[in-house]
Amino acid sequence: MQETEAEFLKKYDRREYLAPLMTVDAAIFTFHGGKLLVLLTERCEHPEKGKWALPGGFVDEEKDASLEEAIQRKLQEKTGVKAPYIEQLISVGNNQRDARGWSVTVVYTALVALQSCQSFVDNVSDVRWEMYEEALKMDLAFDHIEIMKAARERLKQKALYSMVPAYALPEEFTLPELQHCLEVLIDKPIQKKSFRRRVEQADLMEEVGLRSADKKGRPSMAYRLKEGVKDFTFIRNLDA
Amino acid sequence: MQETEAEFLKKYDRREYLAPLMTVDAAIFTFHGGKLLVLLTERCEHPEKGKWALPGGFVDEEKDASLEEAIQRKLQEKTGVKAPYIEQLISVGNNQRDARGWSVTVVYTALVALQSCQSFVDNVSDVRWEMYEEALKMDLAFDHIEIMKAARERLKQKALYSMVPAYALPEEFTLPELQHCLEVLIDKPIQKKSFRRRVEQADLMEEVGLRSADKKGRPSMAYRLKEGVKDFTFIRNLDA
DNA sequence: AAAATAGTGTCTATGAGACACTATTCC
DNA sequence: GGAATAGTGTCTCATAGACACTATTTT
Repeated sequence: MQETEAEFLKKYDRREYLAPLMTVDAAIFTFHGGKLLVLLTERCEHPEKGKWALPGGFVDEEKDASLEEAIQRKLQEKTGVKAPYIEQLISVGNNQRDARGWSVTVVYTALVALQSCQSFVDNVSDVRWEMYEEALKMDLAFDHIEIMKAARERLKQKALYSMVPAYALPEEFTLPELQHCLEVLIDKPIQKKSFRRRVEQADLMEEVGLRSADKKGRPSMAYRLKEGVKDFTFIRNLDA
Repeated sequence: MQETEAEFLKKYDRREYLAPLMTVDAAIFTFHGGKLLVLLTERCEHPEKGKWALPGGFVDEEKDASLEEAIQRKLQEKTGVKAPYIEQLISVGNNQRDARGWSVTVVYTALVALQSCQSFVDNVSDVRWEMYEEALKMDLAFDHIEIMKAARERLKQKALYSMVPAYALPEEFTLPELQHCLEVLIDKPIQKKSFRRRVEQADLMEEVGLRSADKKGRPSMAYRLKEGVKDFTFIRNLDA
């Protein structure tokens, strides 16, 4: 007689099978002081103990109903905030990357405002913001250098065809600030006029009043991203 | 005294921990007879036994050194060929999608020429090419309908900014054939002139002689993709 | 007024869309 | 020659790049 699915499931026990190690990790970026920053956390357990790494860890089957919940939990634990922008980047899995054996990580890229989590981060000793250019030279745990580079590259592409990097700025920002952020990401100057045409066309932002003139020169208008705007992509990219 | 990493690893036994089920799956597309086809395989074991699904399965830690090797092996098993184009699409993981428990799948999208694997597929009873539009109406296993739709959508985007869909055609193809393939993917006519300008600009193809005139009208030039060409992306998309 | 920064006007260059035109085949 | 399909010429339109111009602030 044929076994039914219910019978099959009753007998089935996952513990009889060995599955790869499953982790979620996040490359969390922000933009501050004209620099791209990436969030790093110090590994407090073996393996790679003492090295700095992208925040992440094992999925907790009790706490996390999905990969998205798992990464949001990790992010909350390290920054104290929910990231306004998060996107799945890539998964990496092989038998070399973790000394414990065959391991898979699902990697996300998140963007946050520095101010939204600075006090939280400052009060935790094993988490810090590192300038991306400095992080590149570090001996990060596992294959996190390569993963971080892939996230950085994707962010560059986003800068060429979207305004997504705005999520790396404070909730209120000026257009010169956003333009500079994009310029750092694509490592090339952008024409003011081109940039502002795109801002206008995308219609993603609303004015929130003139920025107080704490600097020299004409004060700039501050903006914030409109509520519930969908991810806008331009049909024509900026020159790479 | 501090435990060294070597000591830690010696004591570490993965079998003490329960990890999610890990699978790799592929949405494999081809283009034939003016239609987009997707490769489906019938599930011969519980769960979801008897339903059709995207080809895939568990990573084999003995056979597969990485996710890429795992998916290439699955692909070879179902089609008999190595796909000329394969790309990671997305990973999906939650405690709902598989009745056996918390499960993660790393999904790839592959493009193959129908002719390269037709005889192989025809000789295997649990594998078949299905027209995408028909597959959409099927009750596929797990969350494979949603995954297939996501793969289809990504392929549409590729059609707007690249010539990648050419990998879904036979090795030698004509420009009208490729244009039609792109038109099906974006579900919209493309101007001949725009299309051909892009082909010329991308410089991805080489002529391989006039196509024998088995049809009415002027014979068209056949092309093939040049060896070792990098993934070309246009800075300006076609209108969606 | 000069310096600095914000923001606009306008020209050029590129490339997609539109569409009429020519070219080559079969009947 | 007519029908069908392949392929080109050329105009318009949208938008990025370039860059000079105006606007508003501090000193």
